[in-house]
Amino acid sequence: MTLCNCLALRQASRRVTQLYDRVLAPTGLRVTQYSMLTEIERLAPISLIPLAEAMVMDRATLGHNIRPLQAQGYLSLSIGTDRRSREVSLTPAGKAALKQARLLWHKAQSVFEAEVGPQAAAELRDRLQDVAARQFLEPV
Amino acid sequence: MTLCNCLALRQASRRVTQLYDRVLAPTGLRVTQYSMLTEIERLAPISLIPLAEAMVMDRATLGHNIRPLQAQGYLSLSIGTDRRSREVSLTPAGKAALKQARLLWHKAQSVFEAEVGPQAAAELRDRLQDVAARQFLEPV
DNA sequence: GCGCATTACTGGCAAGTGCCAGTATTTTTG
DNA sequence: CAAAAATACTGGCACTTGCCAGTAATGCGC
Repeated sequence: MTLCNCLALRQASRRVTQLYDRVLAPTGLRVTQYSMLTEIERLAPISLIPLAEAMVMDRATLGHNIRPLQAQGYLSLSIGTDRRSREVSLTPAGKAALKQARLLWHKAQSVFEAEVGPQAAAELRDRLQDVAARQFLEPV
Repeated sequence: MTLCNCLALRQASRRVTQLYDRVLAPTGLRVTQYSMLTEIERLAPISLIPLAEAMVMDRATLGHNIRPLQAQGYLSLSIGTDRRSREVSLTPAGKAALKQARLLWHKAQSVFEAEVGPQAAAELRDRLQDVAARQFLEPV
């Protein structure tokens, strides 16, 4: 009996999320929030659907997840030219928080790569990105 | 700038969880619940702390996650010889549900491995299990 | 045996995740 | 142009995840 691909992924994800969240804790950001700020900085201004796709996240999930960041004053949301959509950008406070968090993120990366090995970590990231990019439409 | 190990893991995890949850949907079980039932069947009777360790899950998280399964009548909980602890086992209904779900789990495994390749999937599982087994205690 | 530290679990909180139903807006169609 | 379809987001629900604080029970030291 082979092992469950999904369970292996979820367990590794829990373990590594704990590491990154613990290292990022002094910033008040979790790793999901840090990642969202990073993507928003890179793509801003961007509306929710393409951002959700970039994050490999459900559209509704993204809508929920931006709430705490918006309440914190890290995001500015404005109505797009298509008035159904909203464009997200970082506020100056958001950029400052991200800049601070990046220092600790580097530390978490170092801890991970020291444990796993830089070569293995790079290969793993490549494989995982390949997996995340797929659709997995099962045959009907 | 290298990519975030944690983000790559979480994105792949979300993507693959969506696949497994979608395939398992007819059973009413999510992949986390399926995995818990599998581990409980393998280790029963077992109390919550060692089960949480086997699942690479926080003790409190496991406590929360068994609730829906217990409400469904899939788990029986009894007080252990150490009366602080609770021993979990599968009920006959839980075993039956797991047996049914296993058929669809095999299908999800097939979809994943057809897409990623059996060899790559096996290597990925090995790496992920190795990652999940580590503690990542960052230096003080 | 009593008191205290330790341990096993529970409850509350906040955030993460995704489904579905509903609303507002745009686009397509007749 | 009006009606219908498609699209972008929001709210509600359930579960997932993990922290912290509290409760109950055990075990240790005296």
